Amino acid sequence: MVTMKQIAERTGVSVSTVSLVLNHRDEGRVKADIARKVRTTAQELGYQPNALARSLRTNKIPIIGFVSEEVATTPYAGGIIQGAQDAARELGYLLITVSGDDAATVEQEVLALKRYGIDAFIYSAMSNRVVTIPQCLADYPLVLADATDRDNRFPAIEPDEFRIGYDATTRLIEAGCANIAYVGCTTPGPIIAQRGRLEGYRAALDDHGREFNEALVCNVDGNEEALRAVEHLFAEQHPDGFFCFNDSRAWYVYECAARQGLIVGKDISVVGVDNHRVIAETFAPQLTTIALPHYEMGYWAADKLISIVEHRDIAPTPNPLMLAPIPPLDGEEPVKMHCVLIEKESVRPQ
Amino acid sequence: MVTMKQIAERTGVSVSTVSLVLNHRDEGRVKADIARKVRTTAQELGYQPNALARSLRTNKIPIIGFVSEEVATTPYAGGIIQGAQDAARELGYLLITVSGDDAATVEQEVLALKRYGIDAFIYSAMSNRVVTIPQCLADYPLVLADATDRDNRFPAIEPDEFRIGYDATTRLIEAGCANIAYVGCTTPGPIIAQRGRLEGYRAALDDHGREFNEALVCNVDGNEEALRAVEHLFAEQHPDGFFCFNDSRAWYVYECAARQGLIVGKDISVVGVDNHRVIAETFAPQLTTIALPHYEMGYWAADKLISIVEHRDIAPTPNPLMLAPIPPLDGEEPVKMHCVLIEKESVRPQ
DNA sequence: TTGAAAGCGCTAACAC
DNA sequence: GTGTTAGCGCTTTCAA
Repeated sequence: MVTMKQIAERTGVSVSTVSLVLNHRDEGRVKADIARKVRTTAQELGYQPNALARSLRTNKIPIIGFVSEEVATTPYAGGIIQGAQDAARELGYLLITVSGDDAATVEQEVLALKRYGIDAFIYSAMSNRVVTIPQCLADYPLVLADATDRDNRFPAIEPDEFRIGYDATTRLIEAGCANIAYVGCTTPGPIIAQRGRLEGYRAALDDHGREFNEALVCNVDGNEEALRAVEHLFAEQHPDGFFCFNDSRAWYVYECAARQGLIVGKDISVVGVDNHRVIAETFAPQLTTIALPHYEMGYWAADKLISIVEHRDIAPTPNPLMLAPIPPLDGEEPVKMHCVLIEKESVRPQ
Repeated sequence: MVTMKQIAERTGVSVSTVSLVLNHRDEGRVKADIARKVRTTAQELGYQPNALARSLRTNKIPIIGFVSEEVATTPYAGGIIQGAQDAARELGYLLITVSGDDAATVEQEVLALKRYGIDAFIYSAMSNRVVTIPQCLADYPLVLADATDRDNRFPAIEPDEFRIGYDATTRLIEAGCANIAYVGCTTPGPIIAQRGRLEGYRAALDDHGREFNEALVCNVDGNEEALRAVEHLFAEQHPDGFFCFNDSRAWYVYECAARQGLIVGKDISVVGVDNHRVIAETFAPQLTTIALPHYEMGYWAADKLISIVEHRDIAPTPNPLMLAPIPPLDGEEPVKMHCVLIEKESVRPQ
């Protein structure tokens, strides 16, 4: 390993000079040609700074922790993490991801991070849910991504569930559907998503002078029972438009449609939220999909967090997705949905 | 922050004693009651070792790097990462994941890791492919997970593609299917998986005295065209059993079956590889799925890597999955498939 | 404009 | 058994 000492010896200067130069603090403090000489020998020797030594000395480490309780079980985690990692890299940080099945494991991992001096975290639930922030994170700079704090104390980047429901439904109305069903979910996990999207659905109907019909809301869980429920929906209500909570629910609609000889995109219209990516791979372009802005949530969460730890004042988190129009029903591109930043008082470490 | 120095002062001993005790190197070197006193004051003060200082001094850091070029786009990455992280934690390591869209970004991230003294890596492709190991990793301890090295130099943990094909097909034969189709893929990416599974399919047919019929192999890519190809397969060959490369392909079979009024699990049998987890959520228990052992691949890759860096001789990677029986066609549990360890000469850093 | 020196928190060789 | 001491590679006064 090449050290500053070696560079100093080879150049015939002291380590402090080398440190100054290589940290770009030489302006008006080191003669220009000495600085140049230092830089070239550093280059020649292939010097790489020892980040451990620097962090030990400065007592700060440019790494942020990404904490989640369920990376393993969710297929859409990658986008959030990638976004956070990209933002981190652009700002000179590394991202280290930890997760565990239970709170205890998570805490153990967080503790390990803290031992390295990592003291800023992103907490993510991997599907917009109300979460309880682990105690071990509560006293540090923290930003939530795709999660809602039960106690409402931290900045959070979440999908705009209401607009998802509103825009999906509006799209179906514009496609000429007369009888629009919502195939939602019953499980308590995604309650925020479920409630917000359903509200959006109702609001869109309302704004277009349509009457809300309870019988067109079909909340299902999975498997046989779900399939039967959707079959029942087809039989009783004959919907010609479907807003589906996610891929699985879209599948039930497809299955029932196929059994009845109905063609999606012709006889009926379907708009679905694409969690698993299998929709885009398989159904498109028959299906208008709403891709959740996972990447963007991760990106802006990391950006926000780093702005906090650096005491940098930034403009409010941009929402570039706000501008993306919903493409026509036969478009091939998934729709990127709006993502909303909820600003809370940010918490500082003691 | 509580330091050893503070503990030493409070206990009335020297830092070296404290270090000895807290690192469990006090056996026969420090009097038992002194050791106890040190431990209790450490407890009282809530001492947490400074990992940076330790790593700087010892010149080793218990963190392994997990490198991949495409975390963002794959829904099944989580399992591999979670497995690797669990193994790492159990062995006292942290896992840090980096990825990027292109080789340059990956290299930049790897360089950042190296600056922290991280010098052991897992490289993963997130779907068993032939990969070229980035130059920046080639001289370090390295284990591949769900990837095959083009130059065959590193230990690798991969799914046993042949057995996937063989067992899936055998299961369909045992289910009484007379005419078994393979719905595979055309894209060059998963070429290893495609080839291995197809070979397994052929071998199983062969071993059961069935004749291989080219017309029953339907390699498709996606969307309309794929759907038409599968429809054609139904019309021309009337298969009663289907082995599907992945979720998307299984969906085409379901769609066509539904259009023809055929019930899966009654009129036809389907075995599919579950990449996206949406199958298990949605289709089960109608569909026998083969869950790729992502978690296990990650787990054993990390175990292997750590055994290399610690010069620990371990027994050959266990293959607990080998024992899992394929459940009956109506079983609800996905089948965990065998995962194979390919032993190569492991590479050591200079 | 440069260098000497202290020290971040820890480990480990060596005295006593 | 226990303490003293010398660093790991870097940043940062402070003196020259």
